[in-house]
Amino acid sequence: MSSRKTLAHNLRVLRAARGLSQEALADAAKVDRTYISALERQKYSVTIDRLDEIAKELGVETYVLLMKDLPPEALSGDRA
Amino acid sequence: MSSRKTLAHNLRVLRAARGLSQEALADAAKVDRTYISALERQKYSVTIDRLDEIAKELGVETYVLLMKDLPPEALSGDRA
DNA sequence: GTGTGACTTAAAGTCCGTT
DNA sequence: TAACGGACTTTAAGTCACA
Repeated sequence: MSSRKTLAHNLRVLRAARGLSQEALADAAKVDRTYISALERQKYSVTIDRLDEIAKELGVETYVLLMKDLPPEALSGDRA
Repeated sequence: MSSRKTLAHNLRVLRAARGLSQEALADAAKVDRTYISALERQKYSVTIDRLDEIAKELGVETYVLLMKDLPPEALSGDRA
């Protein structure tokens, strides 16, 4: 399982869990709307600097975005 | 704490735990010898494709490289 | 609200060296 | 063995128009 694929999946799941559109997340993370779309389609290999920004907006630690099995507290949105 | 900094630290710790030089790890992960050095000095924002390759050679899951507190089994080299 | 192609420019990543 | 620089190539970053 590549990290591109894991990330794509987790972005979709976490975004849905928070009721955010690609556009809403993009705005919050200060990136283009089509960029989030590209990541969810595994278009390229994101850098950890971008991951940090996106993770922050989703309220999770950066490494969580690369976990195959998301911890329940990530889904619920708890930042503990 | 940025992921660059966390990664730099973890690379040094895991490399030492396995007795690998920067060059040996670079060769195994099929990246340039100067690149591992650069990552440990936080010069670049690594992409997740490279992280996957490096993690594989260190015997850990990719996300572990971005954890502030490495799990003990990562240090011991267990791939469980 | 999302997928996609075309495009430009910033940065990742390589390869040569020296200290 | 590792830090570091310079020149180079490849790819991510970022934006747009349109479906």
